[in-house]
Amino acid sequence: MSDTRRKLIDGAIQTLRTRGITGTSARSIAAAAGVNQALVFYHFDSVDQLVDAACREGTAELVAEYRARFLAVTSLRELLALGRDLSVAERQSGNVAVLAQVLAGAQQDPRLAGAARFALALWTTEVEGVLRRIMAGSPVSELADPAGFAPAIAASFIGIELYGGVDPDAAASALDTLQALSVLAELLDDLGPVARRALRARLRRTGRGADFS
Amino acid sequence: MSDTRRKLIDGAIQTLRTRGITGTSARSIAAAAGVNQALVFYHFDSVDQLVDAACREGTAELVAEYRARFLAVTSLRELLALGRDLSVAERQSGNVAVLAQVLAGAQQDPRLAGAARFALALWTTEVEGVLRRIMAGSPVSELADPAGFAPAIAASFIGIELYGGVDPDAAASALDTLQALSVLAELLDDLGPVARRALRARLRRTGRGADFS
DNA sequence: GTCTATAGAGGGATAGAC
DNA sequence: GTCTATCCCTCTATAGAC
Repeated sequence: MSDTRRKLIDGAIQTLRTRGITGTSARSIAAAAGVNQALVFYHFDSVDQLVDAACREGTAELVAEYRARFLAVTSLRELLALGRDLSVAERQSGNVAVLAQVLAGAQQDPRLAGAARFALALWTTEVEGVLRRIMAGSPVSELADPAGFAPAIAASFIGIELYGGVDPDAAASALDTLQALSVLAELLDDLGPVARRALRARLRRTGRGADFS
Repeated sequence: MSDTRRKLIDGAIQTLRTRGITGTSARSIAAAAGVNQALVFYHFDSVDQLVDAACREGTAELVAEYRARFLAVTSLRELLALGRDLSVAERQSGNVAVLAQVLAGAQQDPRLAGAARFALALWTTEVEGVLRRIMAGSPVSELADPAGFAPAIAASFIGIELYGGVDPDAAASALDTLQALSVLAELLDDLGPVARRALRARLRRTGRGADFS
């Protein structure tokens, strides 16, 4: 893969981070990459396609970096702690912010939507794998399945990331709260069969899944 | 308040919804509002300030519309059900999407950051009031306080809203999952003193609040 | 592959007539 | 308060020299 192509991808990531989706243009990316503006079109045909590639490749690399840590997780609390570490560490490098910006742009742009869907799927798959492992045999699985739980966690972290851009204190306490609540899962495991029975009784009374209103 | 001013606010909201923060300009807003482009600057001085006003006023009106329903909530599950209703209803009118767009733009723009902070505070205050009411006396308050819980809920819903723009199915099951998990709070209330004792024992073992790693 | 130069569209903002 | 006309900027994208 050519050196210039790499520079442009990195330039796009940096520009999305520092100037947002509204400030991301062929000119601003090229300036950040230290290359000529016309090369954006030579290598990627359009700005959209460069942003698309940057989002996909940037996320793929980041997820790969964290894979070992995901594999080491053995509880919901550890998973959320990893999420918080990731959120703090990536506030510096800004890779999570990039996904948030692309996701915002994706609401009206089909090409960016594809990139955002791809990036979200990478994170969600990783989280889902962890959940599948740590929820096995836990009473928590009476309530939620990993396939629905994983996007909920991914979405929450992205929302908190955006929140952090305008109110860091509130975002920090939101992160703390999520982690504190994960103690509920451990409590359920502590209580074991007692909890499971109580849970089943309550679910019978309210009706599972469909109608919660 | 002048008729044109109102049209411009509505036009800005509609433009943010249908074209996103990247497609929102004085020209596009004026077209949506059916007024002359120069009037944006006569009434609001700049596009930024119009978007700022649209975000603040639009959110204030929406929160006011839902206030009665917030007041009627008596459990965490009902609160999340209201959130889901709101999320579904506003996907049509698009008012939540507007906040998401402004929030994305706010990451790099101090003026928009003020508007986003204001809008988020409106929602969070409402949610916090409900939590303060329904968490009173519940064992859940051993784990989380309303001031940290409220932004976590607000952020999660915004994240899910954005997720829904690229993957509606995943977003729907994320909403379902959050609601299913709220049954844990009810279980805790069912178990009463037993749960509270078990919770305290576990918190003593792990250490409260600070270090969850 | 990389550069300069530029066409052509759209954007923010203002001046000045009405 | 509202309109037209316009300035000047930035943007995407391409043509063509090197």
